[in-house]
Amino acid sequence: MFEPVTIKDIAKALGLSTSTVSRALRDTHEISAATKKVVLAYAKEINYQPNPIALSLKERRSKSIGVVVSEVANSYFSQAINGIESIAYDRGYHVIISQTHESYDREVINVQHLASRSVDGLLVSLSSETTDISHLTHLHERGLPIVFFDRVADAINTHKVIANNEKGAYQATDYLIKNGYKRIAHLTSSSHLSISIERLSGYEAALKDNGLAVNPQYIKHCLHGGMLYTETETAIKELMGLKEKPDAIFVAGDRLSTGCLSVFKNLKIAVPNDMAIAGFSNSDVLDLFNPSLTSVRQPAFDIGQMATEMLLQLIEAKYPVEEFEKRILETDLCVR
Amino acid sequence: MFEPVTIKDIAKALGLSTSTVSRALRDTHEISAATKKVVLAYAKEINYQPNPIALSLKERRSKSIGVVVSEVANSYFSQAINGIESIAYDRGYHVIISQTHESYDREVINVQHLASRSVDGLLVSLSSETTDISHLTHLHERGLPIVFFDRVADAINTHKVIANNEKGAYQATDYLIKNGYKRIAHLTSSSHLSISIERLSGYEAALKDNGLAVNPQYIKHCLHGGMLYTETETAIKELMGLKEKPDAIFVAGDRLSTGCLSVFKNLKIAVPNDMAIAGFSNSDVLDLFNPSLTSVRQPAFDIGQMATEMLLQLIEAKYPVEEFEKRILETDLCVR
DNA sequence: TTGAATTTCGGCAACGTTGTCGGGAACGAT
DNA sequence: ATCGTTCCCGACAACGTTGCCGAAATTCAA
Repeated sequence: MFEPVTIKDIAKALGLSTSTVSRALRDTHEISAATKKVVLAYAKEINYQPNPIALSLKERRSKSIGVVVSEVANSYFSQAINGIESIAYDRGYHVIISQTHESYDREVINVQHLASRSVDGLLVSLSSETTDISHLTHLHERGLPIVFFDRVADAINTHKVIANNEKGAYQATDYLIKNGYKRIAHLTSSSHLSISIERLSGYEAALKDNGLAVNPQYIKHCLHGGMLYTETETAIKELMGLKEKPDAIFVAGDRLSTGCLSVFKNLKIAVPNDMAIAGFSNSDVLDLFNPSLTSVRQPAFDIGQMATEMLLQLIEAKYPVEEFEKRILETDLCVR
Repeated sequence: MFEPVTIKDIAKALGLSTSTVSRALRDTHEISAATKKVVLAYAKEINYQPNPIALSLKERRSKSIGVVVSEVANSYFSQAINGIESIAYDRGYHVIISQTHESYDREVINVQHLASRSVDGLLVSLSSETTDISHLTHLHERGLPIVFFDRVADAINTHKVIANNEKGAYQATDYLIKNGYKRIAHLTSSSHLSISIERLSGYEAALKDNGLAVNPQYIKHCLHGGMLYTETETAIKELMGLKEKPDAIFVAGDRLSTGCLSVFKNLKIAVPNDMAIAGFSNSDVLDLFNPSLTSVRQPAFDIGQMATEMLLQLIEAKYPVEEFEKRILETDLCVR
C-alpha cells in the first residue's frame, strides 16, 4: 500500500544504474555535474527519501539510541528526555523511549527489545525493582555502548551521569533542621538504588552534623518508588503511628513527593503545620501547591544532554573506550 | 564492535544452509525433527536473536508505530501513551514517541522523520501551531495509515478518537454557573485546534442555556497552549484589566490550567476566592492543590488504546479501508 | 598518432532474512 | 523394475543501498 520511492525507480526512469544514482545523490566526485543535476532534480520532484532500514542493514547501525526510564510522566525524566532529544536530534540520531514503570520484568523486556532492534547504544536509568543487572552486563560485554544516568549500576564499568544526590539530600535535611524541626523522617525508594543510597547518606550526614541521632524507624523505603499509593500510605501511617511522631519528612523522589502529599491530604494532615516536607522534585506543578514545597532540583535537562553526549562519544569511537568517568552535577535547593 | 549472531553463523557451525536454519527456526514442516532440534538447541546456546532490520527490509514493514504529541510531560499525553503502549506491545509493535513542543516546524520534521524511518503507521495529535497539514495529507495519500487522537484534522479522512470535548466543556461551565458565578471567562488554546473549537462551543452553549451572554472579551486564546508563561500571563492580565472582571474562568487544557494557577499565584489572586477555576486536566498532582480544582478528566488511557487498535486495524488490513469513523469518549467531571 | 591518464559510469557483491524452485533420497505401490 | 510421492534440504533471488572493481569514453601529453 505505502510504497516509497527507491533509488531503483530513479535509475529506471533516467536510464541510469543504481550505483550512479546513489553516487549522484551522495555528491561523489566521480559523477558528472550534468548527471548529478538531472538525478537531484528528479529525486526532488518525486520526493525521494533514502530508506533508513536498508542503510541500517548495510552500515550495521541504526542511528538510533534507546532510552530506558521508569516513566515519562515523571517530571525529572521528561526533562531529561528533552535534554537527550536536544543532543540526539542535532547529531542525527533517533530516540526510542521505553518505560519500565519500575518493573524489573519490563526493564528486561524493554532492554532486549531495544538491543534486538539494533539501537546503537542505550541510556539507562534502572527501575526500582532491579537488583540483577545481567541483562545489561551481557549486552555491555558484547560491546553495546551503555551510559547510565540517575539510577546507575556501579557494577558495570561505563560512563555515568548523576546529580550530587548526597549533597542535595544534605542541604534539604539541613534546611529542615535549621527551621527548627528535630524529628525528621526519610521517605525513599528501594534501598538498593544508587540514588537511595546516596540520598540516605546525605540525610544521615546532615543529622549527625547537627547533633541529631539517626532513628532507623524514621527511614521508610518504598520498593516501587511511589508508584503504588498503598505503599506510600503504609509508610506514612507507620511513621504517624510511632510514639514519637516525626515533625518533618525528607522525601527522596519526584513520585514519592506527590504520593506523600496525596496521603497527607487524605489523612487530613496539614502541611507544613502538622508535618513539614522537603524533598527531591523537578515538578513545576508542585510549586503551585500552597504553601509551596522546598525542594531539591536536579539539572535533569543537563544530565540528559551530558549522558547523550557521552553515549554518542562511545558509539562513534573508533577504538574501544577503556577509560570511563562518572559526572556529578550539582543540585539546586529551592527554598519556598 | 557489537556483532550479533546471524543465521549464517549457525549454518556454518552446523554445516547446514541458511535456508534450512531459517526454516528450522520458523518451525516449518519441511524440516526433519532431528535437524530442528539441533538448530534450536544451538540457537539458544549462542543466544541467537533475529535481526529485525533485515526483516523490516524484506517484509517492507517495521512493526513499529510513530506517535506525535506536543509533549510527554503533559499528563493527558503521558496517560495516552501508556494506553498506546499497552496495546502496541501486546501486538508486537514498537512505539516511537516524538514531541512537537507545540511547534509546527518540529511537527513537520518529526513526521517526516518517522515516515522515512518506515513506521507502519502514525498516531497524531496536532501541535497548537499547526494549520497547514499537507505534510500529513501527502503521506496519507500515499497510503500511510494515520489515526488522529485528541487534536484531529477533519480534512483528512481517517479514523479519529477524541473525548466529548463539547459536553465536558458544557458541564464544567455549567458547574461554575450553578455555583453562582456569572462572569465566566474562557482560556483556551489556539483557535484552529479541533479541541479548542469543540470546547468553546460547549462553553457557549452552557452560557446560553443558563441565560448568560457570551462576552467575546472573556474569551482568550493562547497560541502555544500554555507552553509560554508570558502568553498565559498576558491573557490573564487582560482579563483582570477589564472593567467587568470575570469572577470565574473555564480553562481548556492541562498545560493552561497549571500555567493559569501559576500566574494567579504570582499576581496574588486567590483561588477560588478572587477567581474560581474549572478546566480540562488529567493531572493527578493538581488534585493536591489546595483547595482542589474541579476538573474535566478525559479517558486518556482509553483514547490511546482505542486509537492504537484502530491504527493496527488499518495497518494489518488486507484491503484498503474506505470507511472511517470518529469515536467519541465521554469525559468525567471531577467536582472538588 | 599513440599511449597513458582521467573522467564517468555500470556490474557485482554484500548486509540478514525468507520465499520459490528444484533436486536428491527414500519409500510405497503397481 | 518402474513410477509416483513424500520428505528434506540447498541454491538462488530479492528487499534498498553502497563499496569495490572494471571498462568505456574522453582528454591530455609526447
